[in-house]
Amino acid sequence: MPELPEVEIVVRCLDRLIKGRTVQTAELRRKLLAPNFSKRSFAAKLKSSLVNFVHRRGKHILFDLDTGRTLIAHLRMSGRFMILSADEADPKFTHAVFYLDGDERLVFQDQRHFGFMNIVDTGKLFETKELACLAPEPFSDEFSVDYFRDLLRASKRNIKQLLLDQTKVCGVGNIYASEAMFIARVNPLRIAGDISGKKKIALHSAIREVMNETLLLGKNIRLDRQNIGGGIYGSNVESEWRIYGREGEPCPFCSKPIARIVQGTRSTFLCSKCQR
DNA sequence: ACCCTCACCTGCACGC
DNA sequence: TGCGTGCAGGTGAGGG
Repeated sequence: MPELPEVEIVVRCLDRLIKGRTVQTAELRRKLLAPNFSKRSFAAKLKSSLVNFVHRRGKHILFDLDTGRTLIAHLRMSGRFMILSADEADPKFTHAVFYLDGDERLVFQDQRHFGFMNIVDTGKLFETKELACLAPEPFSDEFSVDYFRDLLRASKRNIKQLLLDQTKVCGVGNIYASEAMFIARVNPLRIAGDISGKKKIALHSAIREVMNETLLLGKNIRLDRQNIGGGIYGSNVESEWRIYGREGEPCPFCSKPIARIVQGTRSTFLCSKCQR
């Protein structure tokens, strides 16, 4: 269920755990996980691949392989990676298995079956369908105040749905959208172009702020091979949200009960007094 | 170009 | 206990 910071933390853990290791064989257990491949071709493409490093673009996890290929993986809502040893059984909903050197294997598990994988030539990585249209990374120089201001100015969409559009702002998901708009005191229903200049700047900085909070937590994360990077979402962070999931609780600034609305089938949480 | 709704799946928490 | 409902941190497709 991760957004960009959680994916970033998963990626750092994966990199530490499998950089320099070899995928001897790979098994695609659920065909639809990698719709571009048959089970046979998936295995063939990944056989005997050394993992140079693991990185990411947006919420996509990228395994850079020494064969000139990159394995792209997206966790969507419920995907997880774990490393298991020979005496540990596959969990329910195991959709792909990568047998490493030694007796260990990297397992991709996904209860809701929304995740997906693809294998592409590394030279054309950023031209692939998954990555070609993504907006600049939120911590890059390219994602500048000017970029953000121009983006909002040109848009007639409501700001919440604009923030979730990965081709416009990359890495923000449903939680961070609510959190950032709350910090910047922006009403989620407001047309992006109508937001004041001051609030545009505040929102730009709030997006980085909320993501950075989680990234900092990730610095001290314990490596958990059974749930790679997973310690960061779930229990401990949940209590930290300012507004997300807190319908009916008092706003921390003005005590008005926090509201929940639905935008495009997804929940948004807000304080209608503080966010005008 | 945009908005809306549905779709993909399973599991969990809730109220009756 | 069981069953129905609504919800879940993502995204794509199809129709208007």
